[in-house]
Amino acid sequence: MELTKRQKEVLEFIKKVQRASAQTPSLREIARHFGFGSMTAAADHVRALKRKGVLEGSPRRARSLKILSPWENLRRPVVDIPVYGEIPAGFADERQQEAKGCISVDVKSLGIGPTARTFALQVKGDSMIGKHILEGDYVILEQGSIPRSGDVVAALIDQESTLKTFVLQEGNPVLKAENPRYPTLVPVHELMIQGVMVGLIRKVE
Amino acid sequence: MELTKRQKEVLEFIKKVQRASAQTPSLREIARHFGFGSMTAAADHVRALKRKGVLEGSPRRARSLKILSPWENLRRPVVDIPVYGEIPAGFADERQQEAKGCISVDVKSLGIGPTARTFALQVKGDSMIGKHILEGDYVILEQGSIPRSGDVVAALIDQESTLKTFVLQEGNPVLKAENPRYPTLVPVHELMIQGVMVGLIRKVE
DNA sequence: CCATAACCTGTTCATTTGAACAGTTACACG
DNA sequence: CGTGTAACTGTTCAAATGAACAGGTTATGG
Repeated sequence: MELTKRQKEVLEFIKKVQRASAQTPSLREIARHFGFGSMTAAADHVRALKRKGVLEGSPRRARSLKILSPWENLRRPVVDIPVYGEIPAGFADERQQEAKGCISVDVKSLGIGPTARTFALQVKGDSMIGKHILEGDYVILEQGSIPRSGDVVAALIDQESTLKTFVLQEGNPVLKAENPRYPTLVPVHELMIQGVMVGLIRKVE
Repeated sequence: MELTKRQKEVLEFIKKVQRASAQTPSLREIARHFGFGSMTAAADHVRALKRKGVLEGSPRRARSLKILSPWENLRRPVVDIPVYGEIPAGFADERQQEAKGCISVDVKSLGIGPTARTFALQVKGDSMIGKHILEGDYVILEQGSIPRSGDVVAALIDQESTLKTFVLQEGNPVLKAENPRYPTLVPVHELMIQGVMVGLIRKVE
């Protein structure tokens, strides 16, 4: 069944509040927002929206409305990934200070767990062009995973975080730059690897 | 200040419930989950978490707890971008049905406005390898912007959405595939262009 | 030894909140 | 003309809920 104009407005308001505060408005708050003299008006609309299958809520439970729109149920929880300029060795838990910014992406798109230690680096230079990683790209990395041969990793070289490809060469782990102009091969010390690439975000223009 | 073990457990429980039901548990629900005989125990922990700055909540408001991620102050509003398998011509406003999924990213990372008509396509094949776009990548596009020469666009060719590079060749707009194996040049009909690429999201592995 | 904090029990109280009841107005439809 | 439905007003009620009060135990550090 189609939603009426008013019902769409109410639904939009609920969505808006949920995004702004991560909380559903109460019936009285809905009524106040639309200037209703009575909260029954809001309750009527919510009941209609429930009947039409776009809202869901546990009975007698405060602020329990949940949007079931075909779009909304595709949503995944969003994680905040800190973007570092460079990563000093050690990588303590509390490093908010050094964060240059923050990227928010839904978990599913990158296939990362909310508990994982995930961070991002903005790529400088074109040393990873062979892996189709460009200057300015944000590379999402996970700390602690074990790199497989061919994985892109962030490594600490000369006090600076650099992206390299992790390769097993005749059984020995080495780091390789993905650019013919920098054919550097570096032997791996365990502690140098700060994270393994799990995703990438590129902004064009 | 550091969180105690118990406080971490309570925080984890709140996170878990929020992920599962998109709703904060009430104090009594927290108490019940941990087997507390009194809800004051839960209230104490919540108060401690608030004091330590990881939780926030409006007073006297039901289920209003909100987790403050350390990067909270860096967060930007998140937009939901529908992912289409293919885009039929016309591109009506209400196309949620066709959406295959949904990507949520913060506005800032991609530099897109919340009002813009943005959508995503998952790349099939390696026809855009020359622009460092790989198979499986999600390309974020904006409908309605005017492409400049060199921009990547989604075009409708043979009833299917395809990614091409938009090029002005001797003054005439043509679409070019970025792969030597497909050197196709197609003259541009205005209506064929469905969106201009503004970003890219790649999931590794 | 004493202060402090974490962690808990048990209870009461004022608000918040969803739900229900009793109506009203306007409008589309047969 | 009646009938139904959307969209309201105004009010009452009981359950849900956060907050506060009055303690009790244990550990930690000065």
